[in-house]
Amino acid sequence: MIAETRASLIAAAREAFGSVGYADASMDEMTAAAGLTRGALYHHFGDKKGLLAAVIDQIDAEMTVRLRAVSARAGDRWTGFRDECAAYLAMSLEPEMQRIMLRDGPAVLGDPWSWPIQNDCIRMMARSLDALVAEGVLAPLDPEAVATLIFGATQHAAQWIAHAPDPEAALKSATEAFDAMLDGLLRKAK
Amino acid sequence: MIAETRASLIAAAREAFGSVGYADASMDEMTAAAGLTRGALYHHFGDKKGLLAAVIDQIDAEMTVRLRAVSARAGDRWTGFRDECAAYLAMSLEPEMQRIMLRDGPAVLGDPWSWPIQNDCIRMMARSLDALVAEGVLAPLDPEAVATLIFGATQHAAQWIAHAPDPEAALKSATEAFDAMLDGLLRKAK
DNA sequence: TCAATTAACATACGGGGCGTATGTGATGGG
DNA sequence: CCCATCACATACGCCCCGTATGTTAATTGA
Repeated sequence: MIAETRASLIAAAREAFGSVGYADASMDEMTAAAGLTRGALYHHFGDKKGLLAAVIDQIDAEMTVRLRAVSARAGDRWTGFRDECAAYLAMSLEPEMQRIMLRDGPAVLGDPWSWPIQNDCIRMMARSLDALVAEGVLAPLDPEAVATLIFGATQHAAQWIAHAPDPEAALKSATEAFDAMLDGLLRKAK
Repeated sequence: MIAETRASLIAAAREAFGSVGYADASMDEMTAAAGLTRGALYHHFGDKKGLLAAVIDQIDAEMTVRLRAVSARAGDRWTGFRDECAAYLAMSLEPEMQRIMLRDGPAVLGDPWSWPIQNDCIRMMARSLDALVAEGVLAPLDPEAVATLIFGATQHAAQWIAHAPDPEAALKSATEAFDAMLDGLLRKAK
């Protein structure tokens, strides 16, 4: 079962990268923890970066599923979009997400826009924004630009919240400010 | 002149980190380019991370000076703040800034909030926001939270713009969307 | 059915880089 | 005049990555 070994390698790597970080994760120890050797790693993923890419792929796929479920639960599209943002912020608070997706991923693999992945997430939100602009709910802005701003603000805020002395209060104030900024995107009633 | 050697090491490291990135920058080559050996590096900065921290410190100081000049040139405080944001975005477009400050820095040194540095920049903008809230120009929000959101959106947008097929157009649409989001922060006239 | 090729790993090897321990010359103080 | 400290250079060991090579099992083809 080759899918089995791939999955166990990804799982072990995800644990290692998420805890000690990419640079300090030894591939010898990691493969040993998976009951394998480095030979399996280089056979399946090419190199250490390839393994990180596979881990990121898996995490992104999981996030997309979760976000899709959130938006599907909402009544109208606008509240669905805001729920997605809130869910994305909540996911960004997890240490594994911060370490792998927000810090090590861009540093090792380059900007997320050069990845084939992560577009799953951002493109999904861009499509929602596209529809919102078409419906006249949002002001006529470039949906991709808006999605980029929102993602950046959310990711940055998540790291700030996670390291704040009072994360609860920080989450509250960040959410308030975030809602205010989103309001600026709405089409203004003349 | 020990300050001289420190400065030359920082300059060489800044060049190396900015071009090939932190992980691929060899300290042997880098110190040789500065006409020194690794002995000088470990004597002055402790380790490779310490050198990166010194480089970041220098860049942050330069940015703070530039931002201060921009805000001082403006008439009122609100336009001064928006000019600061625009200037910060422009600086974030530089490859050195993206590589060192936005990608490698957080990955190697951890979240910028755990640094003693970079607070120079964010705290300056947070103080401006604080005054704007006090004057009633902005809605009553947590200035630090707002500053975090703005920084994140700006940094993320800068990386998107830099890698966009048409950077000019991307900068334009990002600026429009950014202005709309900032408008949401203004106190609403009842 | 049997040989040959390929896949899926394990093992062995070499190179490079980081951190540290040690050495050296210059400088300053008693 | 001697010694201690600073500012580096040199030397050493360790770890880690990537690759080349070996081994076993499965699959193909005649």
